[in-house]
Amino acid sequence: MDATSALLSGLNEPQRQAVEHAGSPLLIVAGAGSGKTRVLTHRIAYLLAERGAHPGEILAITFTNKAAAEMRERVDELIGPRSRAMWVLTFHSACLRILRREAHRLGWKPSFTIYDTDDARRLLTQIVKDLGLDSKKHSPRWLAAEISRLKNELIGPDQAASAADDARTKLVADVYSQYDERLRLAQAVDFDDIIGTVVHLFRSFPEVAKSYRMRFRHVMVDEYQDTNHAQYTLVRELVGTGDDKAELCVVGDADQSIYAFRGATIRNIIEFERDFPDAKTILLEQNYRSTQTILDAANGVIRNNTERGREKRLWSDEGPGTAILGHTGDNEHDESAWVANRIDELVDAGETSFGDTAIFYRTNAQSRAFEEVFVRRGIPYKVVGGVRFYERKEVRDMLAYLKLTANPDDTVSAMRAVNVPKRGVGDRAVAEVEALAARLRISFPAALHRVDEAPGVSGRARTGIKRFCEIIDAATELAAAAPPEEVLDKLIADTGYLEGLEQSKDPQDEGRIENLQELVAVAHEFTEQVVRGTTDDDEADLNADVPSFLEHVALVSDADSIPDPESQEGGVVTLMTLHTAKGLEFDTVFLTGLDDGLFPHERSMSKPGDMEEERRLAYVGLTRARKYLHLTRAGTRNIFGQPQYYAASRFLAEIPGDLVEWSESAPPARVVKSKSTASFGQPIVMRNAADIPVLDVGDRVTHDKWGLGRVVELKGSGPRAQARIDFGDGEPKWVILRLAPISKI
DNA sequence: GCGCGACCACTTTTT
DNA sequence: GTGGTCGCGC
Repeated sequence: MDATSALLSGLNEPQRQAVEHAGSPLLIVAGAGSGKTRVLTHRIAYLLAERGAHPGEILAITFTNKAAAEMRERVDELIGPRSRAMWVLTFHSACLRILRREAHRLGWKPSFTIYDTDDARRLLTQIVKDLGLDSKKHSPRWLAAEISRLKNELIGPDQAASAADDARTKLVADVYSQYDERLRLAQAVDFDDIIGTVVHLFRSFPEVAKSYRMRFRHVMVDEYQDTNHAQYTLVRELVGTGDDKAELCVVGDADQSIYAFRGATIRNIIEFERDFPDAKTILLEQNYRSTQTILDAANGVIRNNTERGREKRLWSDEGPGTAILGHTGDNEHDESAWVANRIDELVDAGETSFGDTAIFYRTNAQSRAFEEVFVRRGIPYKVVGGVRFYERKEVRDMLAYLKLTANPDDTVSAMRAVNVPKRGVGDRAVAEVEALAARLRISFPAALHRVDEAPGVSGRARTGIKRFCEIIDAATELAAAAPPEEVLDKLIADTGYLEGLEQSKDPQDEGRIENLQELVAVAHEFTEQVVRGTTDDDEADLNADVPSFLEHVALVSDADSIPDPESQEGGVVTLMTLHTAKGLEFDTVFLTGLDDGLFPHERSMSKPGDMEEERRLAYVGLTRARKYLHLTRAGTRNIFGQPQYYAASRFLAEIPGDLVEWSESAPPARVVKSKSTASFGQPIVMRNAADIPVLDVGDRVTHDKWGLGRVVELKGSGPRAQARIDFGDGEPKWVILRLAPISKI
């Protein structure tokens, strides 16, 4: 067999077409488990082998580092070390690479700092304070979301200001403009800027755009349904429209679009053929992952969505497999105990291993009950996400110091670090230095170095600030020649941070010491990797220094730390949110917390579009399973210490009832078959007059089938009493209180 | 300027 | 149940 037929063999017909297609933009609509990574990697190999492309001409964009690494590895298997010349990167890392190289054109230093969500919020907190705004009414969190939305739409502060037509939007525009100004003064960018600035760069310097366009003759974008407007525009700029345009290939699935809340727009994939008129669309509908039973369940749910783009129907020839198992616990502890039992059962029977098992939930807080029972039972597990390592206070404190050695103008980090650990620098002293900074038109940390020119700073504070500057200066000097772990080591010692923790009586501080040690270890590992040159990327521009390490830290995501199923013997059970689960697959899956109000989440019930996104999330969860799928819920959960009652998730009623076997211990109520798909509901029982719930307009109620709702209107009385209830899915419904399986919350 | 207790919001999802 | 913020007294 020659090389070409080897590349095409083992592909089904549409997959083969997708690999071979040439000459016009290509949209690959890839249903869950339809082998899209295989198609993408084979397409790249085919471009090189058959179409004379050079690896350096290929740009492949993914959403997570893990996906990028996996793609590069798989291309490497096909074509060998030539793959090192390709760019296989996330949107953010690709843009950052471009930005560092071209920073001088914008008058930036290449050592600019990346502000993450927390840094951005701190900056906004300062602005809110300085503008004298009410932080209750305009929370930094809300402002950050609004500004992020504007940036994702490529709307600048000036444009936002001129478009503002009421007090609210005007205020956002004011804060936005302040925010951007302070970012620039601090030589910092936020996450959204990383993309937006590259678009801006390409538009302001067409010759720069052209140079990248000439270089990247093939642009591939994975998870295209999750691109936002800025990313879409970036892709257009990179590909171009003229005779010299590059070849574009995007892969995605409208049914798996789950990031609208951070600006992704399903529109990009649905309108692809309109955006790129001569585009070719290829549908991958054969699923190689799951049993037909699992696919039927997933199809049953997703077909209730209206906004779905190109019609497709997944099928599998794996056969029906085993039935889906369901369980309703009395509370979250019952739910997790049942899950633990079932895992033990499957593992003991040799049907699955811990490493092939995953537990999904809607919100991170739900991991707790599972962790408790797994610890008790000795089931090995790993929680992905949650309170992230890099979000811990002690880690962020030391990173703030580290950032200051790379960027002497980093205001947010300086404000964070200047009095940590305590060295007598209070609000008063900080305000005086801020005033000095404003007067001299320099950054806050630069003003700290000139504290002697600031009046009104007490002797104690002055000494503290000078000590702080000494620490930073000494570490900066070391950073010029030493790897990041050495700089961190010095900072941890010089600041007295470690000493403080060691002397503390707080038992939690032991864990903090471990975290700091872990941070040093991570830095060391990073250095090792760079030195060994194992990044598989010829143009990584990485050095074993502080700026490179900080960039690495800024861009890691939860998904990057998902355990490898083959890494340890038997592996570990993986716990993660449904969002993190996208793109993964496991033999055994537990989709948990299927309670109306939790999943779908209460906050998504007011808008139909949000509900459809929740449904796509359910679809993503269901389609992760290869063989054994489980659905669990708990009628009662402790939320903030208080018990909350939940009806069954409405998504359960969308799964054909004959696919799921509900367990005996707490069976769901017998079904009244009104629709063929109904698998849920209470028996219809006439209530005694005394049991008819007494409701007022505005009361929150829960309905066994429709879930949470709010009473909007009442009529009738006694046995004829009716209520009109808004369940958040379109028109409010009239129910007869005597009959409806409803209860007041 | 610091430490302590009261109070509160927090839980949607994240590059 | 928890972690962060605020206001008070020292």
